[in-house]
Amino acid sequence: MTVTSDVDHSLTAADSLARTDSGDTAPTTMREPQDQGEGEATARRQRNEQAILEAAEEVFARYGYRGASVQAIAEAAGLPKSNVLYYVGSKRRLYVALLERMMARWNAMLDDISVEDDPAKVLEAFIRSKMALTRAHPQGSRLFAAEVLGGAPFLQEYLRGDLRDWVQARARVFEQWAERGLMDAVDPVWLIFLIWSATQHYADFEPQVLGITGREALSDHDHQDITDFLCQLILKGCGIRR
Amino acid sequence: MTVTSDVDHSLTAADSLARTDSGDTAPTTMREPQDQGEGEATARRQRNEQAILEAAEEVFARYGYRGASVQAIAEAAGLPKSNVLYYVGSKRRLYVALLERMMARWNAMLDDISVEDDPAKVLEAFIRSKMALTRAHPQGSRLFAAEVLGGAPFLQEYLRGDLRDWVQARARVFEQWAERGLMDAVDPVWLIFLIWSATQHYADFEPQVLGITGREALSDHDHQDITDFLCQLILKGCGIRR
DNA sequence: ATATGCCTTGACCGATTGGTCAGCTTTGCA
DNA sequence: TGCAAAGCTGACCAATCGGTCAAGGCATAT
Repeated sequence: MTVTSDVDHSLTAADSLARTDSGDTAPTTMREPQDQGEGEATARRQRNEQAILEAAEEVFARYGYRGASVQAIAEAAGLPKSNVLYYVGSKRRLYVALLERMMARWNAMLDDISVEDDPAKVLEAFIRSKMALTRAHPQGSRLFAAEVLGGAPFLQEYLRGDLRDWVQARARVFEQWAERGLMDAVDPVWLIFLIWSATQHYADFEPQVLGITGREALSDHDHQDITDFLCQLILKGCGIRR
Repeated sequence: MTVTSDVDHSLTAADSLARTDSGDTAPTTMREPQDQGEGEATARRQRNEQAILEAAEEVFARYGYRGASVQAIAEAAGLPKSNVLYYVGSKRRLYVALLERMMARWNAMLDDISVEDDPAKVLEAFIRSKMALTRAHPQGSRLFAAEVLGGAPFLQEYLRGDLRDWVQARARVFEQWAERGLMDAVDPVWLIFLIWSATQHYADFEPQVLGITGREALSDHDHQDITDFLCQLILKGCGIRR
């Protein structure tokens, strides 16, 4: 790419999530895999980047932003601390990149609906896709939980913006369904929160779930079982026939 | 120093929660308010202790155990760091005391049930008491969430012990209710997790809830509203007539 | 008043924090 | 083969971490 106007950086975009800080000089740029020059170096770069992201997601999720140390991330990634910082620029930047990746996954799940759709199908698809997301990215789910638990300093804008709009739009459809007698007249926002919390639970509170059920891990069958349970109970609970 | 046996400390019991560590010498115990000598000093002691516990619960909940600093707790409590450590002995001890306080609150909520009880009443009481706990102690709820999110290093024993037994006992009753046709044959453990997650959500994810609903805080009316919603949906969802 | 202990706190400790940098090795293109 | 650029990392920095300690402040019982 020819002379990008702005020094690109970080694994994806710059910290667009964070409010603009006076500081944050770091001009280091990390270009794309260099056209098609499939060098040995670029391969290792990709390997290292992925190792860092994976390690960082785990450490940030477990200890929170403040509690996580670059040293711990570096050790988990099997790299020297200096090398990690060479790749990611700063701890803050790495954290924001991870949040953005997780919100992108989340957004990919948020398709629109209309009043004409079948409530049973829509709600069931909603529950199943949310469960699948939690299953596929438990560390990301925990990272999100830790961020919100800490007051959502980086995500507040997103919560009050895009996500809020999406929820309100869905809520209106739910209300119209209720008017048409397709479901009970429950508060649609509380319903959405119920689904989010129930699905999120199996990632965020995994130690509790495992401790109480006496399992070492949740199998695919367990997950399928839980998903079916949630679909059944919630649909029936808000009076949706299927 | 006059060789006092050992300077007592700690707010309540010692770290009984934590696995016995080779280290952790401090055997201190802080005696009760000293007979009835209601001195001015003991009053301030109580004031300080409460300020510390309150501040610590907030800071630990927000930043997690590692992310929280004694300095931050001290500032929130309006005391010098040295004074905080004089009262609590160590960061670890303070954290454990808070966890124990929260688990005691939790246990106070866990009454036993029998097959003869009315499923509707029991389940509704369960949901309402859990919501009330979350409402009364949101910081404690978040502290618990942060602990579990971090792998529950201090609570694992409790989760695999007392709490597990309690859940299993309830689960058996639920199954018997199902056999008698008093409710659907849903998996009782998943049902308990659903209730826990749905109620916990309004403390742990408060910033998300507020951001999306556009509120500054949840009013008592909101809480009543949510509680009623959960009771209605969950009872109906698992086929309990009321 | 004098003595007795708890209470309070600034100074200080070694360890760890996020981050920088100089200097080295490796890579890819000519 | 040569060479510029990129990758890599040990040494180092100021700041902060949890915790200790000694010196003094203070209330109380004699």
